[in-house]
Amino acid sequence: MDADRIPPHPDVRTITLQQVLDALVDPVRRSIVTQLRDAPADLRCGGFDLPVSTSTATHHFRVLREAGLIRQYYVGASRMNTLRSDEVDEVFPGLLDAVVAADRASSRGGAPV
Amino acid sequence: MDADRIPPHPDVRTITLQQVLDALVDPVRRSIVTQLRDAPADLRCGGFDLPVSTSTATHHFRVLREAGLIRQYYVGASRMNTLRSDEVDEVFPGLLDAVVAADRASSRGGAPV
DNA sequence: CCAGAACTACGATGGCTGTCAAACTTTGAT
DNA sequence: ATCAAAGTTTGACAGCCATCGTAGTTCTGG
Repeated sequence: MDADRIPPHPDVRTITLQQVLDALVDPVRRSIVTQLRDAPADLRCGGFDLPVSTSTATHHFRVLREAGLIRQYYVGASRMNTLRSDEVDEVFPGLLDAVVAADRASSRGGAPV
Repeated sequence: MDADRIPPHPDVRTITLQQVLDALVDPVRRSIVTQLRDAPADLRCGGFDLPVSTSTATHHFRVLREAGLIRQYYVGASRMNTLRSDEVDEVFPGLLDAVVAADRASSRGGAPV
């Protein structure tokens, strides 16, 4: 079954701030989160625009999953990704929103000379 | 003069999200921020309860200052610290609040079994 | 003027982690 | 059956950073 290939996801109650921040401090992972937030639907791993090799990308997806920020599931040979926005927001209200908004602010005109 | 001993502070416009997150990802530095938030007045460096040596603490204060999160000034031989909450909130609205609140939630009962 | 307090500056070190290439597994299409 | 596509896993490596001890600087109090 596909389920056997699905890696374990932490329960929302076991998510720690340290893990979440460790996950969000990396710009590549933050880019994954914002792309996921902007996307109209779930994205497969290969559907992201990332400046690293696929093996490195796999590593980043794992960190995000183990931090409880994304949920992954298989569709055929593709691994799909969803943001666990609501669950994260239950535990750390406003955190994800603030970081994503800040990331957009930094990406857009905000960046200094 | 005292002013000569005051290290440089970044303008609020040059603060980057990467620096802020790099600063907040360390638990010691996050503890400094929350202690500062809870304190009724500015605190001198030695007034914090930190699990590291003074030289390491100095390092953490410098990271926080260079990230634009705190402002430092001398009073006699003591270096005082203030949170630049309002300024940071202008650039990254809600971010500092969310992190501090999340930190408190993690510190209190939030910790899993 | 001197001793102590309060920090800072400077190496040095150890561990963590982001990165990649290569090999492997599973799925889907021909 | 075969082959390509999609990701993972493993192992190796380089760079960063939190930490400390020691030495140095500036202020305060006798």
